[in-house]
Amino acid sequence: MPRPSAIRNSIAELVSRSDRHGWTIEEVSAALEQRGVRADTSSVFRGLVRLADDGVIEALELGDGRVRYEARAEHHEHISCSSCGTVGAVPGCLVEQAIPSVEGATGFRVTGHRVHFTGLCVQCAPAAG
Amino acid sequence: MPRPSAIRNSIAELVSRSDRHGWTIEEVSAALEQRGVRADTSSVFRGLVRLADDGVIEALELGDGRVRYEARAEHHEHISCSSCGTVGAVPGCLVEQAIPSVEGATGFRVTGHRVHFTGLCVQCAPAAG
DNA sequence: TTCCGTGCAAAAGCTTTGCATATTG
DNA sequence: CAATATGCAAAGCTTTTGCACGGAA
Repeated sequence: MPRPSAIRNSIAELVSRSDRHGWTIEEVSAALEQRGVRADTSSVFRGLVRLADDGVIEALELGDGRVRYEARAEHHEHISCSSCGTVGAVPGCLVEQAIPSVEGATGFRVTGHRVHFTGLCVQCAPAAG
Repeated sequence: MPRPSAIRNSIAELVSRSDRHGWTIEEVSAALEQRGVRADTSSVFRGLVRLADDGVIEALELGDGRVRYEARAEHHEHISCSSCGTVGAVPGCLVEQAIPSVEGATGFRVTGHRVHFTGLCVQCAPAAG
């Protein structure tokens, strides 16, 4: 039996059991600390990479140059608030059926896709008008 | 009349008149050098930022942590080859009509979106099987 | 003893900025 | 002279990696 990893286990519980999407390494670190788990960034990083490799969580990129992680779940897209940064999930897939035409138009063989909406979340929309 | 900028002009001609998409700063620098224009990375960077501010070109992000630029044009999505990095354009918009339902499902007010396909380009697809 | 997890510190890869110089109007 | 462009070098940010230590099997 492999040696238990306190930090990695905490990360797994945190990220994988939360409905929050798109955790950054920093956010995970902060959340762990709030739970009384102090962990170095490198340990959090390694934990996340490992969990992603193991298929427990998955990595994503929302265009701000920071890697994000979230519970592995059914396919969905993402939407992030340009004001506060909150990341939400957009259920379902909006482009799946368009893949054949994309392949026809580009000549590429499509192996994956990512749809990312930006906007204002419920909290920020009123304030911004 | 503002002082002319040799480098910025070269960048504008290069990026804005090419049908190539998603130029990285490094790629722009290399292309300039091939044309006999030697320019420091910072100058290329500033030129690109300025041109983007002026609306001549636009910036985009394809999830690899590098900022990319391309001619400002009609709305289109992108597809990049996971083997050689080539970036192509996917004409039209695949999610525009889905925005109302996205807003309904998420509560966000949608202000923008980005669709990014990944796959294998014509050159790389055969080699990869 | 042999792994494996962790912290600390440092390297890396890009982007961005500061500063001094040069060039144009 | 005043304003802008440019090069060079260095700062910043986040992600990664190297090393050494310590605990578990």
